[in-house]
Amino acid sequence: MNATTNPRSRGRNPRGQGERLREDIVTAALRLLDELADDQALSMRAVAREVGIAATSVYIHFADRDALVLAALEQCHRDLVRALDQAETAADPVARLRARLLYLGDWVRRHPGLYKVLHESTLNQRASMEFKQELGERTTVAVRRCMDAGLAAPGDAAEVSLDLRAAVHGAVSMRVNQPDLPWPPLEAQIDRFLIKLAGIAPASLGQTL
Amino acid sequence: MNATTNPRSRGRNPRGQGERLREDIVTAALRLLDELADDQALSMRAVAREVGIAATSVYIHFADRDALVLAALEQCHRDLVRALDQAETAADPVARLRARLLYLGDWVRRHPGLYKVLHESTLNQRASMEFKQELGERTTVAVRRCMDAGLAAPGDAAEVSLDLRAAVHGAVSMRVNQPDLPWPPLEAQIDRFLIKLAGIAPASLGQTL
DNA sequence: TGTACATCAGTGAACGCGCGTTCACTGATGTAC
DNA sequence: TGTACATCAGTGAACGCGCGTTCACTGATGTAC
Repeated sequence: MNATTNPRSRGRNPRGQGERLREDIVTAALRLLDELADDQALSMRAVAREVGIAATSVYIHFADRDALVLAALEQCHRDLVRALDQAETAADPVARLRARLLYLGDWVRRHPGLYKVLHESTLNQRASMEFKQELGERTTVAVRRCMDAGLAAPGDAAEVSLDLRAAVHGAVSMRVNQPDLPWPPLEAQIDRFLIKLAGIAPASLGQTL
Repeated sequence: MNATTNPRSRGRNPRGQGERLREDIVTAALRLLDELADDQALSMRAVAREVGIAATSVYIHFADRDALVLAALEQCHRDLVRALDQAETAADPVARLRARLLYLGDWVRRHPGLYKVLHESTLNQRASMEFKQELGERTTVAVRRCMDAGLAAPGDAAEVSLDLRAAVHGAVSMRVNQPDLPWPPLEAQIDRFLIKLAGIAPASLGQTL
């Protein structure tokens, strides 16, 4: 029941460890945001309750609600980018690009609320989230690798990447926003996008299955 | 200054015309929703202020906030479907399909808030919005017409329609949610989708330009 | 070794606000007789 | 023609709530001398 056996019962952090609370707050905010699927619905008081601290303590680390949400989304994005990089286990460029897109689809299935907050929340209009550009850039790199290896139709990698991202974004967004509709498998749809939009030979996708 | 010369100064409706208030409320709700881009941010009191009535009067026509938003979105959708049908002025099936998609893109540019509420708001999770299926079905019809005329690659019209909608949805969604980024022209992107996803000959698009 | 002081990691009470919703009501207009 | 009554189209006051945020504070721990 003490802080040693149960890390959930928050006691005061030892001197010099005040930043631990910051991490706990971000973690709690992400948990709630995934549930709420809406940045405006997140309240400072709810975050404090989730962490087990006084509402005022959140202000020690974050100036206001938008600052907290922004920090949480930046970490969420960073974690997602790292996971996507780690999903590229294969050597084959096509397999790597495909793994990225499939992992993203799977992540959205697991965290629909976070996906919505990260990409569709009105905070996007209120604050700049430049860190998000990294996600797109990595996809462009993956597309370019396919082109360079002669496995995708030659062309403008940035343009193909944009089209591919738009298509996948739309495909997952429709599923997230209308979860009760009978959607066909996302994997097959992503493969069609790879074939049609990136000009990847169906055979080279088959190898990676 | 009286009700005759200035229809904005709401007086009581004459007997038997109580439904007029309902229309005014829906219109005001749509105006606010387009501004707010978030169904949860719409308050009954703000709608009442916008119409110029007591907050309680909204309850004469709508049981609660969700009922009002749902009714507003249903009308918004109905108007959009009608406008899309009217945009199909040409006889050529490809021109008609393309006109639908371009009109949709233009509508989203003009009403980013309504687009977000209609397709991305959390009300989608709380309430069923079956009426929205009509939008997709009409696109499928337009795709099938192109296939039947031999102007699109033969195939499963429903599947091609789904891919096309996902791609366009993603393309407009990215632009709406990150309006400050330097996006390339939507029209060219939609044309690429028509060519690559629906297998329409570039030449038959050129005719419609 | 003792002790005054600074610092750190938080807390509790309180502020004013806008909100959804309920309730009893008002006042004009039509209608039965 | 008069009049009692029903109906319609709303209104005003009030309820309790959770929220963002501010403010003065507390109590443990380290540090200078």
